[in-house]
Amino acid sequence: MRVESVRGMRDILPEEARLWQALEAEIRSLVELYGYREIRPPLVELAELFSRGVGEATDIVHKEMYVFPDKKGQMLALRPEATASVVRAYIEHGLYAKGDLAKLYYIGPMFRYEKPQKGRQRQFHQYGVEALGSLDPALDAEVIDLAWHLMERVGLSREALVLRLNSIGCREDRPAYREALRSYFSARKDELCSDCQRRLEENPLRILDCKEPQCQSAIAGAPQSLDYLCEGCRKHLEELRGMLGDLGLAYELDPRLVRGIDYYTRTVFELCSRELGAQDALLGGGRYDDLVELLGGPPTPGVGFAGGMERLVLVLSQHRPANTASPALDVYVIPIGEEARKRALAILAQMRRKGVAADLDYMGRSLRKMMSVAARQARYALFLGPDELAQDRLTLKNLASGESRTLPRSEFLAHPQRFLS
RNA sequence: GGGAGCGUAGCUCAGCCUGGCAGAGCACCGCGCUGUGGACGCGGGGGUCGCGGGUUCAAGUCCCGUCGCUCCUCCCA
Repeated sequence: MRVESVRGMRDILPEEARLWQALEAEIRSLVELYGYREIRPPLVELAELFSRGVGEATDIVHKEMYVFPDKKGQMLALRPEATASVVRAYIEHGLYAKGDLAKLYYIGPMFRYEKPQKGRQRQFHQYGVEALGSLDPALDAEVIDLAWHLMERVGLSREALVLRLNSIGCREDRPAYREALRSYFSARKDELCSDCQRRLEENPLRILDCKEPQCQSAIAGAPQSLDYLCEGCRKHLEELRGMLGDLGLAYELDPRLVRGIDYYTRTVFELCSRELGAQDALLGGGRYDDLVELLGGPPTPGVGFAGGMERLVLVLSQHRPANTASPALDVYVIPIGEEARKRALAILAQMRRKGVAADLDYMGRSLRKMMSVAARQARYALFLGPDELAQDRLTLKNLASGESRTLPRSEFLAHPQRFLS
C-alpha cells in the first residue's frame, strides 16, 4: 500500500520552493531594516500556553488546535500561531531585563486543524513581527508601515490592498463594551445564528465578525467599540490615525473588525487583498498590552502582526507569471568515451571547489541527449574526449553564442570563473 | 462542522450521458546523429482509470460507501 501525505499537509516542490526562498529572503531583509531580529521558538509548546494566551473560547484553541499527551501525560500542542510562543520566550529568557524595546520576527510552520482549501492548509506558514516594551502609538504606526512596505516590496500595488483598522479598547473599557454588546444582542437573540447564540455567552465581540446573512441586520445596529474607549485609548487611536496620515498610508476605519484572538487590546488591523476571494486577509495584527503579564511576565505592552505565506505565494503567482527559469548551472560536463567519463568526476569536483555550479550526466544518456540537457540547464558545456585527454586540454562551449574554444586543463581549472563571463 | 463539483500516464485533459481492446497533446527515453543543441522525422516506455464494495456475460463508464482535491460556508494568515 502506498503511503500518502496527511490531509492538509502538503509538499512544496523545488519549483515552488524557489519562490518561497525569494519571498523569505525579502521578508528577512526588510524586517531587519526596521531593526527586527529573528527568533525561532519551538513548534511544540504546552497546550496551556495557547489556551491562556490565545484564549480558551477562540475557535483557534477550542476547535482547531492539535493537542496531544506526551509519554508523561503532559498536554502538548503544535503551535497554532507564534505570538504566544514569542512572548513565552521573551519572559523565559528575561529579554525585558535589557530595558529596551525587543523587536523580534519569525518565519515558520503553524498548525490548525481546519478544512483544507486553496491558500489554507493544516500545516501553513506564517511570518510575523513582535515589538515588546512600548505603548507609543508611533510604534503601531511603524508596524503598520512595515506591513505596507512589505507588501509593496514583494510586488503588490497599493491599489490591490486595503488596510482595515479598529480599536477594541483596553481591559478597563472592555467589560462595559462587552456588557453593552451582550445586552444589545440578548434582546435580538432569536435573530442570531446558532454560533452567535453561543458567542453571546462566550465572547460577544466575536458576533461582530459573523458573516451569516441572518445576523447582519442585528450587527448593523450594534454598539461600536469606538464609543466605549477610555480617554487613553481614544487618544492612542487619534494619534495613530494622525501618524498614518503623515505616512501617507490609507486605511478604512472598520468598527466591526475584532479578530479571532483574545489577547488583542486597542489597535487591531488587517491588510487585505482585493484580488482574493473569501480568504482575503494577507496579514493581521494589533496591540496586546496585557499578554506578557497574563503569561507571567512583568506588565509589558506589545504590538505586532502575522502574515500567511501560502496566501502571499498565491497572490504573487497571479502577479508574476512563472518566470522561465534561467539556467541554474554554469557548466555541464560532457565526457566522450569511458576514459573521459572516469576523469570527468575529478574535474567536476575541482570546478565546484572554485565556486562553479556544475553537473554531469549520471543517466547514461547519449551525447546528443547530454547536449540537449546542457542547453536547458547550463550556460556552458565542457567537453572532455579522447582528443582533449591526449592534449591535456578541455573544450568549453558557450551555449548561448555557440562559440567554443579549447583550453589547457590546468589553466581552466585554476581560475574557471575567468572563462565563464 | 454544513453544502456543491471533480479524481483517467509525470503534467493538462478526452473517453462516462448511451457498459464492449485505456486514448491525445506535452514531458520522458531510443534511433536517424558518442565529437556538439532546444528543430525535424521515425520508434519506444510508461496506467492498481483515487480506494473498497455492488449490479452485469462484461464496469474507466451504472449504483453505494470511502479517501483526497477544488469552490461556497465557517475560520482566519
